[in-house]
Amino acid sequence: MRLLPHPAKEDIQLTEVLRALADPVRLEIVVRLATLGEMTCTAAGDHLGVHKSTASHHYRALREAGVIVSKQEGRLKYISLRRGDLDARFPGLLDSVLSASHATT
Amino acid sequence: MRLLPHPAKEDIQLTEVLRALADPVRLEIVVRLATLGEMTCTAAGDHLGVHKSTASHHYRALREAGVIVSKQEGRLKYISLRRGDLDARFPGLLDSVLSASHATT
DNA sequence: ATTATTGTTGGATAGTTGTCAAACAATGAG
DNA sequence: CTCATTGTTTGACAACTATCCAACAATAAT
Repeated sequence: MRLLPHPAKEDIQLTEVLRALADPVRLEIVVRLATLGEMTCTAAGDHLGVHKSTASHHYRALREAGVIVSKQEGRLKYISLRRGDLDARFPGLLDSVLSASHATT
Repeated sequence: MRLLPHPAKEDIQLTEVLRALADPVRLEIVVRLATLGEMTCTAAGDHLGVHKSTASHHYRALREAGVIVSKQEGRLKYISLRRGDLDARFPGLLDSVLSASHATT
């Protein structure tokens, strides 16, 4: 079980988080993780309409921004939201983005 | 007194708002507007470290995303946050971003 | 009318980004 | 060992972006 490099909680930058969330594909990934919890990269990227290498690129963007964390377990890699860290550093931000992402009208 | 084109409230898109806020210069402009209220472009762009044409480019980005609105009055152009529209469409989002922008540590 | 102020637009440029395809690496299964 | 699965990396490419400078447009002041 290995963790991949990601910023420490106190090093998470607001503009980088916003940038990470400002892409429709990445936002959808985040919504899925928020709804379904930890999941493999394949599950997270399913039916996303992008090539798996593109999805992988987005996982890295999210991880480097501090939005998700990934841990390798055998052949699978599980990714999950850094809810606690994000809520501690930017209270309410993730929640408002998630609830905003459900606004249809 | 002319208003410049900007999206209707219901047409404001989350990812575009996030993208607009995900730039340090634009975020600083938004923080200023939130703190000081309506102001001229010159005042908003003062001590920002970028050329006035660059600031103008950022005003357009913010306006087209639905974050600010600008109205021309004579020789001056006043810009202001669309707080009401943003709060109605994405409750809590702007507030959490603004309070997050004050997080130093 | 001439000049100064305010802000936008267009061009140029360097850097970034989202995407796919192909190749690769690591691991588990037969 | 050989093969299938999972995900990353690299290269290529087109699109976009942030920036500056110079020129322009609109308006107000002298």
